[in-house]
Amino acid sequence: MADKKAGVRKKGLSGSNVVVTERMKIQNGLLLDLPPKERKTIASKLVPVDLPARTTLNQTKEPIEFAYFLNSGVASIINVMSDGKSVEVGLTGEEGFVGLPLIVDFATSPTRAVIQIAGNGLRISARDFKNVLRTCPKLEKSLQRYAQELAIQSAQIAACNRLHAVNERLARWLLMSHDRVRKRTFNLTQEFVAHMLGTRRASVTIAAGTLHKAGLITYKRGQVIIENRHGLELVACECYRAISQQIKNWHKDSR
Amino acid sequence: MADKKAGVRKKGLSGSNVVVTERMKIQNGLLLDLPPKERKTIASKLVPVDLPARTTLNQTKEPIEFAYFLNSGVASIINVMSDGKSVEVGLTGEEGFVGLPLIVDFATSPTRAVIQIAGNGLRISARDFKNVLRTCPKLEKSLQRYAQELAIQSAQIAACNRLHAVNERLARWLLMSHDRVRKRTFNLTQEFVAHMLGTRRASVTIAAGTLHKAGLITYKRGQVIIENRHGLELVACECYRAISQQIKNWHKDSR
DNA sequence: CCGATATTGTACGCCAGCGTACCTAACTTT
DNA sequence: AAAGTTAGGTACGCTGGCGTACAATATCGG
Repeated sequence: MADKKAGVRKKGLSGSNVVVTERMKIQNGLLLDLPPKERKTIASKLVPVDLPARTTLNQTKEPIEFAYFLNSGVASIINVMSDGKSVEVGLTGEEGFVGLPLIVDFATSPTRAVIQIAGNGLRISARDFKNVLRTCPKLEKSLQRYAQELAIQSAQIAACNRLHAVNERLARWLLMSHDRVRKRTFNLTQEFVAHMLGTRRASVTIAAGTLHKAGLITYKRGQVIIENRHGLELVACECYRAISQQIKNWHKDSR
Repeated sequence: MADKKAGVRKKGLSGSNVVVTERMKIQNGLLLDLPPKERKTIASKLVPVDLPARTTLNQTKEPIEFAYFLNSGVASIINVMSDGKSVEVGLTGEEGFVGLPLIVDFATSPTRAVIQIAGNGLRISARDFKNVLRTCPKLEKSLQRYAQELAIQSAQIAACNRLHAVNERLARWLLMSHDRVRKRTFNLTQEFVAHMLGTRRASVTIAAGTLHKAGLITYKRGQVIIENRHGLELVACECYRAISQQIKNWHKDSR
């Protein structure tokens, strides 16, 4: 499954704030699912990149330069208001893709994509991507399906943000992140979480304190540890289950 | 542009809570944009339906029976929680389409679509729709593009629901509806609006009162009149402009 | 090792919106 | 015309979360 060619370092092609690494396996679900022929086609254009926390994958309203397939880590799709407040509208990891507007030939994105939890992935220029897409029907189909999944996620988060309390939302968010990093321990600051949940940093501190007292998590300076996943699921609002279940159902739907 | 065949009444084919009408012009933007050949293909399967307020176009988590192209009126895509609370996550009218999961072969929808402001439209069975789609590449492309538009709308509404006050959101909602019905006067109750905004009916009464005092709208028993559209735009949060502008930009992007 | 910086804990006043309940007014049905 | 139903106005106590500010640690750079 490892892709050897993609590991070759291409000099001078590294981006502004990301580092091209040597040798990298493909772990991204969408890429792994491709028929070998399509995977070979796109692999020749993919460039492995390291994705430290806070890397911006694409900026609001600016032309999308690259599309990304994450191998690990978590990226958040966020909506930023003119006064600086922001809310997350989608979360993606090794199961997904960043750059959806490109699949319908839109040049810009109204949302910003940021790495929330460090990892790595494979990127492709917008131009190359469009060309590749033309010859990869299966890839196109997968991406369209993923776009629907993310839209649903976004719809559920929309409702959740309106109707549920901070600690329920925090629990949901931690679970969704945990599903994607698959490690008990991961790095993130309360400030960042606050931006995701569209709330004050102080509110996150309080909610995190509540979860901590219940023995569900440990928080220590830019690092959370999930202590009791099951307990978190009980605290989280129904939205967490709604999102994960819906996705499961759909995968069943489509064979 | 009118389609004559579609106007023929088909006995016994009317749905549970909708009425098949005679003669109907196509006003739906997506259908009008089709090349004649594709329009003819799909027209033979389209059935005109009358859509009174509160008609449910599809139910949460149940199989989608029909897809809809609205000619007039407004439909809301809403997310309903287990405790009965609900929030709108998308708004569509004669520019759009209801039944998006079908375009990627998903059988059910996690959201509910309801007619918010009465109108009429054209519907097609899920089965016919899938067949038609296979032979109509331009239709498929348009729908995929529309899916992206709606996803963006949903993302913006997600943020809006979290960050903005009730009267700002009410103003936004009225503007979005007004854009789609294109009449100064339209029918809807405060109770319904409350479900859309994910708030109490009493809060809507208060917000509506504020807008009324400012001379922007008139409210009277299930009917609103937009008195001063420009004023409403000033009261509405930035989300209204964000949504409409983004859509404009994209239409420019893609020629 | 020390100062600078980043991260978290906590406190305080404030208010928008919640949950709820009740009243009135306008339509509908009989 | 009376009774019933639906929609809108209003009131009241309550509280979660806001805005803000400041203190207490932990980490980093020199």
